[in-house]
Amino acid sequence: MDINAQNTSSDFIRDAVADDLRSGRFNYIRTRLPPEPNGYLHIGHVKAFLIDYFIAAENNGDLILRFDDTNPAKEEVEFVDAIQQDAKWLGINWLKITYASDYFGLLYEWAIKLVKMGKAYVDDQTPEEVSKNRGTLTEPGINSPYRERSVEENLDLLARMKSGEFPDGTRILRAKIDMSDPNMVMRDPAMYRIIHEPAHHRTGREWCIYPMYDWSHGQNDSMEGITHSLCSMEYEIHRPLYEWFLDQLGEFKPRQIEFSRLNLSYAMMSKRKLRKLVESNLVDGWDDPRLTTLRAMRRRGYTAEAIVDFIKKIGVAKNTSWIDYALLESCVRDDLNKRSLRRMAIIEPLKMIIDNYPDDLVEELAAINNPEDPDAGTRTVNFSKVIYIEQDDFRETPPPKYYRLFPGNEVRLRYAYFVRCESVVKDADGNIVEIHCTYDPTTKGGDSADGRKVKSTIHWVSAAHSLPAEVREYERLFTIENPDDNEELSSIINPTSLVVKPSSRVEASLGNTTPGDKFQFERIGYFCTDLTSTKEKLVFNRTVTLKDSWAKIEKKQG
RNA sequence: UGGGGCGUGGUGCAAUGGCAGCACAUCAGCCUUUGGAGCUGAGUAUCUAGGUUCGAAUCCUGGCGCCCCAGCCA
Repeated sequence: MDINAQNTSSDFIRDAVADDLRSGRFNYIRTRLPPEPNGYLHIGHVKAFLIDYFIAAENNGDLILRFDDTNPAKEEVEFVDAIQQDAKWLGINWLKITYASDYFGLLYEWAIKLVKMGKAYVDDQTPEEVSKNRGTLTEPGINSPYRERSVEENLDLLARMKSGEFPDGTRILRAKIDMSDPNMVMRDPAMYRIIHEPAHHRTGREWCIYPMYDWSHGQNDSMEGITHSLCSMEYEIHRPLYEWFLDQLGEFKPRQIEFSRLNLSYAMMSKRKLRKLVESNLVDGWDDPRLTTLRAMRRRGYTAEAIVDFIKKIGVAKNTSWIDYALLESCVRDDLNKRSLRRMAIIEPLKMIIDNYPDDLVEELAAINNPEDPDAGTRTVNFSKVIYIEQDDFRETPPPKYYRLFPGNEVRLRYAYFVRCESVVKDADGNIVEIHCTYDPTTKGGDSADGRKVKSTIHWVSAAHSLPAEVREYERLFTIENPDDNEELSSIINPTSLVVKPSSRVEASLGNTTPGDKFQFERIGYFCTDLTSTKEKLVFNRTVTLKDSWAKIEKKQG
């Protein structure tokens, strides 16, 4: 796919980048995607990824995918692979893949340089002491008793930290800046900490010290010649430190620009909570279609194009903002409307017998595959005496403004005939078992010879020619708009977030579908073939419903 | 109560001293062999108080509100 469309409007980042090119601050553009391989990509990452990708692409620059693997305690190769897959699926291309760990050696040399300059020191305080002496938001911190160690001693200690001589937590290397800086980030931030276990997924046991984000990220950006290091607002207060390190070292200094992260209503973005959801089996794995991880959305039937369109539409700014989930759904509908084949499927079947239709006749009727796309052509569907319609398309006593089928009313069976409901058959408990209709043979194809109109067209499948299927109806996973704020996960799960319809019937053409295929089930919504679907057992996921104005009317009626 | 950031319809984003606009959502209508899609229209906004200016969402000053920061996480 091509997601390089140039019609993206301007914003403060694009303006800044353009200024930098114009002023000569940089004469090329290079950005980076800096995921930490400790989880699957979700919709929140996509915004950041796409901004980086577009800024590079729009300026004929390039993009480096750099895994931020500075903490072996949290990171796994599994995610390194998954992140690449997901990013590729989105349509993102990169110049190369690198790892923060590729630069451990050079970064260590830079640290030694700082130590020699008297700008960094080894601190023997316990983590508790470090924390206590950092001060508070309103009170300055106090200097570590180890702050004025000699360069020689610092060099010696740092080398021994690196070689694994000291246990975890006993010492750190800190930048020597200012313990009274009103910005807490600048109060002698940690650069290296000691971590012996587990082995790093790439460097094994070569290192016993690992760089902190602040010490690694900006230096890596510099080493890779990144021009613009785009990140979320919470890093704004880290920018002075980002620049301090590079100024001290006299190295190439990229420009860090911050923007606000994506907040999406009803979506869980916190990696920790996402993990908790999965591990407590509240959802069915990382690709449960109710999740907003990329693999889940893909399984649900969301297209990369729709997701990219969504990100373009939300814009880029510095405000804390909440995006309505309805916007995402609108983008999904918009894309799927243009591309998906129409099919007829009955989620909750109600048997209809057409009394005056010949018992053994089967007619082949032409049905349009996609009214939005004439090239998609037509298919044939079989029509016969016994068919299924949607239970919801029949009411024994119709509410106001209901103009589907009810006793005495005439409707059109899509692509087939006008039918009129004559009678209702119920079981001993009063449940409707089947309905009987008569059809008008002169309305074949759906148009009446006498010009009479029907108010409604409903879909159907032939009982004998349709296939059984399971349909999974998904709704939002949570009952509250901001699930990230709530710790009691089980209490905020929407009980109807997944409703399985085991007895659905779909038209015969759906018999040879394969996982990932996308369809519009006419009048219902967009569906895709689930990855567990087989010829023997068809399974469809509801991606999103069609806009349903009757549902609105009905809801208003109470 | 230190520092940093941000305040434009319900939501998000524009307008860079000159008619406050776009999208989603909402409501109404048209059209329709999907109560889909499409089309038309409507309502609702510049946090606040001053100031500068012919003219302020935009510049200045004060207030108010919201977000971020006290990991050896990123």
